[in-house]
Amino acid sequence: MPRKPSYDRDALIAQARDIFWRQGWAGTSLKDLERELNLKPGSFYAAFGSKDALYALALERYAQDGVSRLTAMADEVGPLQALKTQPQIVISAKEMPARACMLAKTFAELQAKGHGLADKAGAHLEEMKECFATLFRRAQAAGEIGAHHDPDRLAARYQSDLLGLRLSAERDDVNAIELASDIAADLDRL
Amino acid sequence: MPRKPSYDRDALIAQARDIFWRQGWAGTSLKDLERELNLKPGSFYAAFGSKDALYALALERYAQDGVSRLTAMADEVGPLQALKTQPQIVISAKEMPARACMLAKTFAELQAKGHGLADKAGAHLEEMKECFATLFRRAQAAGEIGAHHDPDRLAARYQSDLLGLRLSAERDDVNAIELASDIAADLDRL
DNA sequence: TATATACTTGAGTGATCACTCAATAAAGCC
DNA sequence: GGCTTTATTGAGTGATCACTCAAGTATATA
Repeated sequence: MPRKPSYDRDALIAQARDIFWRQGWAGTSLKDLERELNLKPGSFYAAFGSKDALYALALERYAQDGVSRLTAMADEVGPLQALKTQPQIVISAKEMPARACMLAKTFAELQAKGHGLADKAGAHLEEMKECFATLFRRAQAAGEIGAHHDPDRLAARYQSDLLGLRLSAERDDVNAIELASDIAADLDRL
Repeated sequence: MPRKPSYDRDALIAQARDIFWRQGWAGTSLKDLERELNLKPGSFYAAFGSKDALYALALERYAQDGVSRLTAMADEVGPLQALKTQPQIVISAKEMPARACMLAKTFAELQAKGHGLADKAGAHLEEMKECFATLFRRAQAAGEIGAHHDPDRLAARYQSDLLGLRLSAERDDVNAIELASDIAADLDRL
């Protein structure tokens, strides 16, 4: 009896993620979303409930994709090589809506106001950090990295470096490729 | 014949800087500013012209203070020691409105929209980077750092590390003190 | 084909946005 | 004290914000 929606919900979430990623939370109006997603207000609210709810879905999608891409690469080339390759990957993709991390941008924009989305972004950042820590642990188990290092501390530093790199890569006056290779080179000294 | 304003313009700019720094551009409304600065709309616009004009003044003040504090410290303890101390300074100040860099936050928030304030923030970031480069050059001249390093490249990496650190320091799950000392420790290996 | 059940549409909601301006108050100079 | 000049005030501007909802439309089942 029912009628099927004419849109692909998953595709809309991915599209919304790209818009939010580029423009931020306050920088994206409902008008923007309605225009880009080709959705009238009624359909939008029927599908997602609110701007914040869609933003939360976009954040989740972003974080899931990030973790799964990294772990897939680690399974292919090994944990250390994956960590060394990641910096150049995150800055090179020309098709990406922004170089800076969406989780970091969301956290920075909304944390001061106590917005719930900042907490969600922070939790996803923590997941990512744990993902890095797991790779460092696997690299240690494989003998690629000295066992005397604290993998959680390495992960925190590595994530911080990546966040700095990705923000710097948005600038015209920074050579992001040099920066990425310097970060990767540090991993060889562990 | 004229009447003097009842407020201290410089103090108002500093106060506005703190609010913008914490809440961002879109996150700060005229109502917020009027309430915190204790200024009615008419006085506000007579004094500053627009929200963006005040934001630009706040950015300038922020950047000037940053450069002068760092160079003052370098004159006191030497360039390398200043660079090594800076990380713990930027995360430790409890009286600061935010740990993350205001220039970075502004740039990240407004760059995608092509807002002029993003360009200003980017220019100030470049000034800061040049300030770091000068200190690295002075450290090399003093024999504190190997002469084979490119000071501009060191500065770019150092600034990126600081931006990552300061963003990470806003999070509850990151040990910013460890992070800061790890960044400082890297400078000893140059 | 008839009907039930959703999806689609777009004008419209009150709230808030950055900002304006005419009226009023206060200070310096005569 | 009177006059000039500027600061202060706060109600009000149109625009945009996120969001609503009743009416219309399309589709899967019976």
